[in-house]
Amino acid sequence: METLNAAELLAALGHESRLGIFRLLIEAGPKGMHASAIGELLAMAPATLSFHLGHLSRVGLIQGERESRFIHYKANFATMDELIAFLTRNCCQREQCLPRTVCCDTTDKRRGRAKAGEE
Amino acid sequence: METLNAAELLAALGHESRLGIFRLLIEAGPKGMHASAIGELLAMAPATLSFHLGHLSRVGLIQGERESRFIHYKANFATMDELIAFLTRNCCQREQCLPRTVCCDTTDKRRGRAKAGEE
DNA sequence: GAAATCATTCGATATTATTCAAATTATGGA
DNA sequence: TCCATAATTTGAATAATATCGAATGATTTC
Repeated sequence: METLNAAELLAALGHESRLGIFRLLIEAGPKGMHASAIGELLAMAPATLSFHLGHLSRVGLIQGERESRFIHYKANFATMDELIAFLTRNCCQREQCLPRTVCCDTTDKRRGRAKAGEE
Repeated sequence: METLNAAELLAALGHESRLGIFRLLIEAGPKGMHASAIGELLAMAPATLSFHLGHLSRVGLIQGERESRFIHYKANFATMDELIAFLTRNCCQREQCLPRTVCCDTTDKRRGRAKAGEE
């Protein structure tokens, strides 16, 4: 991933509403969510929601698929993985950061979801 | 880290110039860099550079310290670590992403810096 | 203290993002 | 076909960001 592309993804997530949408879709997993369900949960006007969904789609962080009258959105895990990989590769300089603490410790944490002492 | 705070950090990095500055400071390691050196490398006008350095400082991604006539900036590794931890915890949903590939594989990659097949 | 250097702040401008009501498109059912 | 529902697009107002020349503040050197 190049810097320009990474900046686009970061900017897309760098807005409270969009980050909220994205987290919701991550929570929802591969089954995704209808746009209206997102809008209701986050109390967003339809037009505003569409604007942000469009932004997230354009950069490839989510994707929507029509399903009868609804549009089903789901997070694009691969894109997010690439972004994290980019940050991990470019955020650290050998021993100056804590790669193991952050990187290899998280799988268990994630599986357990919010153990003691987190956040 | 909360969503609002994470969004702030992501937005700060979600600009090509600022991401470029940050990567440069990561490369520079804990010894950091003078503002003028950054400006020269990235071909930025002093006022523009100050604007972006101010933004990155405000959110805690970098910090500057006066050193005679110069101001020495360095990346704040801890903040970046927290951000990556936030994304890692909130970007994945159990087996749907590739935690090991991204997370535990990168330490070696990082130490080797850009082996074959990367990026 | 004056001049030189490094960096920030100010000010003005240009550009881009955000919001949302209203209109439009798409689909399913009576 | 007509109506209801889901979502997007349009359009227009507002707000936030980005850029950079010029002025200012800080510090060193002569």
